[in-house]
Formats: sequence, structure tokens, C-alpha cells
Amino acid sequence: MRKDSRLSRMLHILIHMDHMEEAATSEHIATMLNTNPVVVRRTMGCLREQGYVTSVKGHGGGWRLNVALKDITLLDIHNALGESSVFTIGLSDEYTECPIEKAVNREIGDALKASEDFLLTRFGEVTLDKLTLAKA
Amino acid sequence: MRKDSRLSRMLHILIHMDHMEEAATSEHIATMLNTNPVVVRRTMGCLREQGYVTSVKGHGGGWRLNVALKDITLLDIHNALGESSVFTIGLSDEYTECPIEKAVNREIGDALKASEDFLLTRFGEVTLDKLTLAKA
DNA sequence: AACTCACGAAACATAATAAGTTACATGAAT
DNA sequence: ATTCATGTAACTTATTATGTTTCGTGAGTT
Repeated sequence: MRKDSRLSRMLHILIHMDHMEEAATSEHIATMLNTNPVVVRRTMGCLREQGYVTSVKGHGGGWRLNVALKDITLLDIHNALGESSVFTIGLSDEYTECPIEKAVNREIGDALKASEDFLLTRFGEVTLDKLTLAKA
Repeated sequence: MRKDSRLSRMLHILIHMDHMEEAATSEHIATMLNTNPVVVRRTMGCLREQGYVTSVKGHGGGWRLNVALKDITLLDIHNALGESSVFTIGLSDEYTECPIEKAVNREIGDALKASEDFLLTRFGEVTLDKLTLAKA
């Protein structure tokens, strides 16, 4: 199942942008991510909608960070990207009345929910400025 | 991203099988899951490899539970199905030397790992007999 | 022995979706 | 006017869970 690598990619870029004097073009960012400018615009657009970055057209245009790294958490970016679900595990979608199936799906669903809460809480505790200090 | 519903489906079926006198045919199970006998054989085959069920060919053949429900956890079945990863979130797979990218991927990777451990621990605490008692 | 039932397995088709790509419109600076 | 860069629509590709077809094989039944 193909993974959604947008969170990883966007965090990477946001931190780089913090060091930049000039606006970063989609082309430039695409090169850094080994992808395509259109993919960059599409994904960065999600962050712009939430105000984390701004974009300017034309000469000298491109993308700029609009919020300090210390004020952005992994959770913020995760949410901005609007991921639907974090898990590859799903529930059977039979719309039956079978009480066993319901019990199974409730158990799995509750566990997934708890695990997701755990993950998102952790994401919420990490601000991007911490990652610039991290040792490689 | 399409979800993997095998865990949900298999738990559902295993619990039903506990009540059955006769062996359940793939055809019968497929009807319960609103799917196809071949899909059933394919998925149940994973459980057979770990000894949770047995299969018999020919007349009167089919699938039987081979281990008491109280001795099977959600984790056992999850493992038997051999899921690769539980998350839709992945890391950028650029094989760069960029320390920022590495720091980002380590942070996300650690969080995913912790969340997965949390989920699997919980799966390991639930035996299938508990689900038969659960109220709908 | 012939027949039927049911699993085993290979090969292929379908559906969903993240990502990649092409093409063109629009706006801003030179 | 020209060039640069984003905005967006439309299409293609890659991946993978699931679905489907088909044939082989073993086990009871008649």
C-alpha cells in the first residue's frame, strides 16, 4: 500500500525555508524533494490555506514561511494536509446486523482510535524548531 | 487509500466458527463476508500456516478452528496476516545526506513506532473469547 | 471406478489513490 | 512586451487490496 509521504516532505521543506533569505520556487523545492513542481504546489497549497506559508507569483516569487518554526507542531502540518485516516487497517464494511461483526469492529475501532490519539498527541508535542537542533 | 479489512473479517469468521458443528466451506464463509471463495482461501491460508485453523479437502471438507478462542489474541491474527505496515503515513524515501531530512524522518518514525507499539500491545491484550461476550 | 465436493494455486482483472506529468491560464517584476 | 512563477484542470502511472476465472488435486459418495 503506497505511503503518504507528504508530512515528511513538508516538514523537511519548512525547516529549510526557515534558513532562506529568498522565496523558494516550486521548482527549487521540487528538486530538493526529487519530485515535480506541480506536486509541490498542490501540497504546499494545503499549508498556505492554513497560513503557514505564503506564495507569490511572478519574478522573485515563490514560497515563504509565514509562521515561526517554534509555533508550528507536527500535528499542525498533519492536520493542514488533511489526511483522512492514519491506518492501513480498516473495518469490514458489511452493513450487517451481525452482533459478532459489530463487536469485532468496535474492538478494533476503539484500539485504532486510541492509537491514533496517542500518535496525534505526540505530534502535537513536537514543534519544528526542535528538529533543527536535533543531531543527525 | 484502500484499507486492509482482513483482520476484521478474519476475527468475525473465527468467532462464528467457534459455534459451528461442521466445517465451514470457503463458499459459506465468502457469503458471510460478502466476498469470494478464493479470497477466503487466500486469507484463511495465512491463519492455517500459524495453526489457528485447519482445512480439509473434499466432501464434508472446509475450515475448522484449531485453537480455543481464549488462546488467540487480536495480535496473533494480525501477525498471522503478515501486514507490513499499519500506517498510511510514510517517510520520504530520498536517500539523501540532508541532516534535516534525517531528523524529520527520525522524529516521525519514532512517533509511528511508539504508536504502533501501543496498538499492538492493545491487540495483544484482547483474546477472541472476550468478543463473544461483548454486548452489541 | 466415476462422480461430486471443496481446497490449492496461478494468472488476470478491478478499484482506489498517492504521486507524477502535461498543458495552459494568470499575475508580477523587469 | 517578455520572462518568471504560481494556479488549476486533466490525464497518466504505480501500487496494492480485493475480486474473478480457471484448472489441478485430494477426499468422500454412489
